[in-house]
Amino acid sequence: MTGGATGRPTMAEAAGRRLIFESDAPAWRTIRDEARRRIAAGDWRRGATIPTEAALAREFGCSRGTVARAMRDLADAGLVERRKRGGTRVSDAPVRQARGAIPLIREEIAATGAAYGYARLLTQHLPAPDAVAARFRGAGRLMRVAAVHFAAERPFVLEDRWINLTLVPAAARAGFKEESANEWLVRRAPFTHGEQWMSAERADVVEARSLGIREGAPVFVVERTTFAAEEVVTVARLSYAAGYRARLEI
Amino acid sequence: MTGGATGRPTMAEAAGRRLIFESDAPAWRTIRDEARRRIAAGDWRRGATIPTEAALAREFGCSRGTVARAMRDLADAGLVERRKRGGTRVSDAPVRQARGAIPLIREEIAATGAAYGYARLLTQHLPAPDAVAARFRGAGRLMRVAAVHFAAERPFVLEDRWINLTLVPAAARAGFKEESANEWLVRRAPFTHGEQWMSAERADVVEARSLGIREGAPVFVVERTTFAAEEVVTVARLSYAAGYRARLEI
DNA sequence: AAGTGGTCTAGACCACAAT
DNA sequence: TTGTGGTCTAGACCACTTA
Repeated sequence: MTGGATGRPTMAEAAGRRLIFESDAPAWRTIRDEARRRIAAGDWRRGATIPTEAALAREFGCSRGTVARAMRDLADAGLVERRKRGGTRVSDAPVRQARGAIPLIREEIAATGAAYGYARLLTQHLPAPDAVAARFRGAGRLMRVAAVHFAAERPFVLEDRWINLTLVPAAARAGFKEESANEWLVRRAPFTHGEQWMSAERADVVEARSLGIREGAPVFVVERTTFAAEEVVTVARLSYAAGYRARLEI
Repeated sequence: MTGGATGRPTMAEAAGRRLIFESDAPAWRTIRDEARRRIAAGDWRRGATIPTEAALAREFGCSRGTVARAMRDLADAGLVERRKRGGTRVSDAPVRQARGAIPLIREEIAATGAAYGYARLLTQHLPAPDAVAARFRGAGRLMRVAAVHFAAERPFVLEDRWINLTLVPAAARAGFKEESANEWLVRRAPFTHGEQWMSAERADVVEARSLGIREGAPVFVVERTTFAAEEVVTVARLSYAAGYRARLEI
């Protein structure tokens, strides 16, 4: 009577309208996809205001909360913009979001089917160069670990990492001879958020030697900084050998 | 009595517990952040099951739906994994998600403060090479547009794009002399989803000439394919000059 | 069989911004 | 002032999975 888990039949019955909820997908997903379709088809034009949540709830024969869930999803994706009182508009020039997973390097390699290999190059407890130290916002002791990850015995990526020992003192005793710092940190030092920069650069001497490429050859560089609350946990520079591609979904 | 919009005072009162909802943030956000803190602090350990939604709702003095909203957000971020009946576990080796905006190239340049420039190189209506045509999954007519975007009169990115004219016939008459295909498509040809690959490559002859760099120099390449439903709208290859960095948030 | 998260409802109050 | 989305509640049924 009042709508079950899926709510589909009840909605349609209660609304006495044509059944648009025929799929097994949840109602909010169906509504979201229908909204996407209307935007793509031009039924709802760029910059125009679309019907209110209440109106859509009536149209689809569901409750306002279900419509809100669908619209929130579209807003998160940047397809629509919502304002209290102002209603929901189709984004004029939508700033779409791209998303991608950040897997463990070992799993990234395993996913290609290749055998995984790992070799630590060095660990250091020297003071960090200013360029690195600046990013740690005045953290205390730092340590550095450099290592190469192999795919099918060929160098895949060079990992050059600084770790905040004040925040993760156990790292000083980890060694990273068998387990990479990448993996160790993911398991032992959770972070709350981070940022990542990607660029194409000329391989320097170390990168060239580590990856078995010529100096000056293009390398795909990922610089990742992760934070626990407001403190930097680690800064990593990952230099990928030629052929590497990072994927994002839009 | 039954909880207003923010629900904060009511929750605390009703629960008769200490006030943990002191901020102005919505309750679900507060709960989410507290959960993040507990995970980071090790209160909730990797791989362990955390309290059920109902239990957390009791603890925080709110309704189950509010806890669910917070947990859904963490699950979307990959920090926890949820199973019906199995409960919610802290991800063992969480596959974190990185997200980034996909701005218009013009806006990307404007954001740096540099003056924006644009020059169309060519438009073609020749049959696409097999490598490109394959990605269009047997679409009919295609057209190609190549152009350079400038930042402060220096080449910033080379845009080499194929457009599905069957889906977007108006593109054939657009010209793209003043407005870039990038911009035109965003405004006129909405897409439902897409994918993007990023890599570091050696500049070929065209890239070198267009960007004013040496052949073989590293270029940051973005290959973006967008779809309307299941049909490909456009495939673009964006080759960025040295110094370009793409940013993602984690 | 039982307990979990997934979803939905109907109602409510609020903050915000357009009028 | 008014109407919109943002949030919250209390309750419910269901699907899934584990025990």
